[in-house]
Amino acid sequence: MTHMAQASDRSATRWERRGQQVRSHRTQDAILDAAEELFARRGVETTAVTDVAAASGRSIGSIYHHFTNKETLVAAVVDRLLDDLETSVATAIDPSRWQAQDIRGVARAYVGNSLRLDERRPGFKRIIVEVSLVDAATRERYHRLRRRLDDGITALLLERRTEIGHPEPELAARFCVDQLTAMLTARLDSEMTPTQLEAAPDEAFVRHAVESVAGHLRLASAGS
Amino acid sequence: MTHMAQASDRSATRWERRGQQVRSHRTQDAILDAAEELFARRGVETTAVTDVAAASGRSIGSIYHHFTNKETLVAAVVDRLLDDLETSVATAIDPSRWQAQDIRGVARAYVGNSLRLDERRPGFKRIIVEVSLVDAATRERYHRLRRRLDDGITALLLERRTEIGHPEPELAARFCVDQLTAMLTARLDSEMTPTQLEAAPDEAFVRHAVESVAGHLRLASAGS
DNA sequence: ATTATCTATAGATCTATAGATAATGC
DNA sequence: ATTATCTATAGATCTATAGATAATGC
Repeated sequence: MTHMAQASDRSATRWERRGQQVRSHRTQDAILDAAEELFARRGVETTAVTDVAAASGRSIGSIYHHFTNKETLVAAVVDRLLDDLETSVATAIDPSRWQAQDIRGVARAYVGNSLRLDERRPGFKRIIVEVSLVDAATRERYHRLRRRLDDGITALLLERRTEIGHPEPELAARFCVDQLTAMLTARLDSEMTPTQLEAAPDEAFVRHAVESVAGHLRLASAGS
Repeated sequence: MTHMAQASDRSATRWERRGQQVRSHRTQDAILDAAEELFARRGVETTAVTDVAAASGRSIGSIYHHFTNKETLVAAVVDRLLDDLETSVATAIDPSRWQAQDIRGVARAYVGNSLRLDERRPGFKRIIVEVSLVDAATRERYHRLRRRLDDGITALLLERRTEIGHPEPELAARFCVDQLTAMLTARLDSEMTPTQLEAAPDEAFVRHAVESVAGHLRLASAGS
């Protein structure tokens, strides 16, 4: 049984000491989960390693066995967050995935996915902001991802330029993506800057955002 | 001379020990200035009272003479920030100040003033956000100010409803203010979320924002 | 035999205070 | 005489390590 590769098992037969590795992996996940939750809620610098230990049900010694120091632990949490974002971005801007959709569909999917990422990883922004202040590499990786996302969405809009009634499609598309980003930033930040739509459910916000896009680009009214 | 009230002197003659008070006041200002700068750059919780002492050229003992504990010092910095915002808001929404202006003028002034406040007090948002996380009173005072500002600007727009071509002026005005807030939030946050306009100078951003307002409300084109 | 985990604690900060010294104004 | 300032330091955290104990797989 130890020599049989199981379908749902990521670990290959060539791995040795699989039990230890599984155990180790589980602990690391528990530590990272607890750390992410605490970092998001109370800040990175403000969270003590002892807090992470307590929240993950492990001891300090165990944490320092898996992570050489607090900096490494923080980096691991951040990497996991940015890996998640990277995956989201890749699917968001993949043209083949959206072939059947018109501009409204693309906008709807973009805004909806952004809201869902925030739901899956609450405090994502807070952690990235705090770490970015002291770590240039994190800041740059995040910026690259954001730019790739913006450029990708703009490209998806311009692939559908027959729908666009605006006389300068390039300019209008860029402006539009900026506006969507601004609306999303404001909504995800609404804990701090209240908006009229703040109380509205996600669904209404998405509809609102899509109509804003339609207005800017001067799409044919109604649609799908 | 001690009994003559001086025109430019806030202290009245009934005050005693004026020299000491002036000295004391100067020290408190120096401490608050240093604290605000450090809090904005490196975070509130992350800044040690010793750091504030060093940056203000005073000793720890002196700081604890003027402020009973770190919490009080933080509260004093936050109060100063919010007082400043309160003054800005009051002039921003004062109808008598904008009588000569049309909607474009009001929008231009609003956006310009917001940018200028951020320049005068860089890191304003960062400090308020961090403190708001642990202090409900600060969060609520900030929220009240933001709402008063939004409502006030909306009212200024609606006082000029003859300019508005949109069939539903109320709705359009609210939406418009939300959109401006979103654009401002995004720009002031552009260190984190890059935008197309990020590199553009303030002047261009203001023009852009005003044109966005004009478009939404369907103002007569051109204008002042 | 190796890897994972725990307990206990050294060493580095950081907050806050006590007590001495200096400046100000009666 | 009162208020402002400083130096020195106690006590509370927090990071990181050392060394003992438990689990895993040869």
